[in-house]
Amino acid sequence: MKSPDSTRIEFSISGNEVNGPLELAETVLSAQTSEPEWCRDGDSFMDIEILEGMPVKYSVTQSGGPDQFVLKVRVLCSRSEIQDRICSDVKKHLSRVLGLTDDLLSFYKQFSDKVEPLSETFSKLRGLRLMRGTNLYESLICSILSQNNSARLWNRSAQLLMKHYGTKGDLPDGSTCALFPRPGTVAKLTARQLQRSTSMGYRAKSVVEVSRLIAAGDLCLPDLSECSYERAAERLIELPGVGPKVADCFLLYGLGRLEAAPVDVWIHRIVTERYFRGRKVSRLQSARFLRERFRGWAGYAQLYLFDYARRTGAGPGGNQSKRRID
DNA sequence: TCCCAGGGAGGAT
DNA sequence: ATCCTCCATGGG
Repeated sequence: MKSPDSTRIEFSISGNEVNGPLELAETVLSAQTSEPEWCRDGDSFMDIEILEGMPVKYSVTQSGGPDQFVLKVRVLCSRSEIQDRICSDVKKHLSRVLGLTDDLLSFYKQFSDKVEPLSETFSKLRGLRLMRGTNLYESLICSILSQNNSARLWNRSAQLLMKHYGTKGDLPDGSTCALFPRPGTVAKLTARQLQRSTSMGYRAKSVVEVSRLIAAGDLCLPDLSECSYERAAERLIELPGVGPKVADCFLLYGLGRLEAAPVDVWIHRIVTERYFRGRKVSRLQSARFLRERFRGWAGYAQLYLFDYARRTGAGPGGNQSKRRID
């Protein structure tokens, strides 16, 4: 049933409202674990977000290159009388989610030394930005789902989770959308139920347990943003299904702690090869090295090294052709 | 059939 | 501390 009051709004974000270059497609498609990947329709990307207490569907399209561009934003919302406020909300939301205020040029400049291995990623990945999730619970669950899993599969599990247990939202065009479930909903499931309905495998047990902790009030994710990096990581690692890598993912993509650098097999290989000349170091040492070397840009350094390695196929196993993504 | 996917937990050294 | 194996599931 189409609401008589529904409306489509369209506005633009010009390049000079963004702090440096932007490559939207590269950013959205780089498999960051802040939240499930946005829907793609040609060169535009779509997502749904709760704003002003209702689901708002929007799509973003970039025209132009990373340095001279315009973002066209289309919004579908159900209350035309507050469309100005909605536009403002969507703009603020995009700014945060896409990291549009991050000073990328400063990042490039700071590490463009020729002996810095990171510098060779800048030309290919110019405009790649670090996405932040908007829902901490969602970010944590997605990070847990990503462990020992492919981006494609954990995204599918997340979509199934939303489909089966997500809160439903009514869109103005008459359709309903499935948002990410609340912790309390997942807390009521058995691990087996969840496992079968979402094919998330053995991770279901962790997902249920973490959801129960949150639902019971024994875990408050927003509180972690008040802690130091070390303290927050320490507390996260106590959670089932959360180790150093998943904790860093949540710290980075969920809480926006830019000093966190999740170390997976790809990053670990790059760090040992490029920064330790092949010397054996542990993953924890890799992570600490990245934090100390790149400080507040460690998360970005990790993102660029990871994406570059995957694009060029220079990953684990060293097989150049098999795993390349395009 | 085997190996791997942006790892983690539990146990044995 | 470091090293092993297993953990579900789908794709190559």
